[in-house]
Amino acid sequence: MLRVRFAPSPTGFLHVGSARTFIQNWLYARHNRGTMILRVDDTDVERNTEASLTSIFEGLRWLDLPWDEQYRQSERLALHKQMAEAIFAKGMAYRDFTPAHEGDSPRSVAQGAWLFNPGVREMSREQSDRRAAAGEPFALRFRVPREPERIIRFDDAVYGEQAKSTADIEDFALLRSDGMPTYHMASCADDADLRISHIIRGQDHLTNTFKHVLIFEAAGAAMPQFAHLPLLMAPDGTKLSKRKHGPVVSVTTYRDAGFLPEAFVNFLCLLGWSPKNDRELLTRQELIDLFSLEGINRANAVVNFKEPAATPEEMFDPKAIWLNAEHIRALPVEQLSARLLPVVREAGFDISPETMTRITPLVRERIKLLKDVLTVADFFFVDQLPPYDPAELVPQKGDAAMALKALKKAREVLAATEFKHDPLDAALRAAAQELGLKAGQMFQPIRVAVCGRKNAPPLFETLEVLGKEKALARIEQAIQKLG
RNA sequence: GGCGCUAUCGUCUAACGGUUAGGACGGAGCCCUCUCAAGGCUUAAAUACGGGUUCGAUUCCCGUUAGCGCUACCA
Repeated sequence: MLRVRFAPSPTGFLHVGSARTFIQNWLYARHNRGTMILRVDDTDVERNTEASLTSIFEGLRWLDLPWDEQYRQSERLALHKQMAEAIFAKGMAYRDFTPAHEGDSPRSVAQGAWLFNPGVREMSREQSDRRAAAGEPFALRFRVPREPERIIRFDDAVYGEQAKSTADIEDFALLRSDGMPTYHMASCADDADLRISHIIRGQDHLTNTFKHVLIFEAAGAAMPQFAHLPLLMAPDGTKLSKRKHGPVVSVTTYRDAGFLPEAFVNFLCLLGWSPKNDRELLTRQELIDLFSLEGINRANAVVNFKEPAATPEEMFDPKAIWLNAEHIRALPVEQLSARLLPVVREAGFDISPETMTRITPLVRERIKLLKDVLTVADFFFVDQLPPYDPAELVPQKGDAAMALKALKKAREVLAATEFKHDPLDAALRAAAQELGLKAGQMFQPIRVAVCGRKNAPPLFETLEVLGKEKALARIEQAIQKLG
């Protein structure tokens, strides 16, 4: 039985990189009819926050990719300690009574690789037991085999055969001096206990994997298959960080900006993975059907957002925007309408579902983000049009007099016409001809009068949805503006 | 510093050792058209560099350079 897990640590919001890892794990599980496990890796009590946990769940819920099992590491500490003790009992770990470094440690790193604190590895078991019994705090460290050195190997599904000498692996901690397991210990203990068959995670763990292989071996656990994913980078080549790159790195930003979760999933999935058949616009089911570890790329991928984050729409990767627009257009009218309605209502407009459904076909091909409905269809939502420049009413190659002539004719014609596409089309074209105007010269003043701006959905459909009463009132107002 | 990983258009990517190096987004242009979109067509744009191996390297090997990761009692 195939089992995969996504193991976020609740130390911040849900990052797009984490979301990508989650998505690819999920797709792999679904593709193989396996089990998707969510495990909260909260062994760092210093940095964990409930707020972070809440926001991570919020992000995951929005993605709408349900998982099958859920665990929290802090509730499984006994297991982690037990496994650490078992490794210690076999003599494959030792107590280190050296006080923990205060603050940052990289200064010592600048000189050369640190492998272990001198002397402590050799401490006799008797002395170690005595000091521990006396209540002296210690960290439990893995005794990495050194003489002779060994080459640790594993086969990564993405990066291939990996090998590293134990001469380059330091005696990493299993248990902290407060008794809490470290990430390596907790993660491996849980992976073993939960019978995780495939560990699919970020490439930042590729070199950590040698330590994990050592732990699995020492614990006598079955070795899972590893698959590391290339990292997601910012356009400046550095890794994505909230502090440096702002809200574009947070999943909820995409949600709030009006992305469809299926489009967002489609986009993230394509970062570092390809179905190799030139297809990019994919439904959730197609993603499940096509996803495979073989399609995962090895080079880091950059999320091509605008660095100084210009307008909200410009700050996202253009491909993400395009995919979103495509997914929006692929949605049946009723479904799109249902997604648009809450956006419109949250903006303070009291629109009925029926009205929204009539408006939807007019905006569907004109919005890239759900929120765009507010700027594209604003004139449907209000009774009174916001002020606009009367000069806008003047058509191409025309003047104010022509606009006035067109509008007066429109007022007369529209009053007598049924507000349906075909009759409106026929009546207004006939009117234009009668006045000796080009169709555009007739339509443009009406469009501006009715929509308050030059760029808008097609005129006849717009009039039909808006209704005779509102349309005539707005034309009347436009005539006043010109007169 | 040590160790590891990576390197194809601006970005995401494709290419049994043999292709005019393909697609997509974005850009430019044209068409369609009541405006805006959508759609259609066209176009510019890449194998980091240097050595090998080979009849032939984007592809295999080595080196250089660059980027990234790990090097915590963080995850």
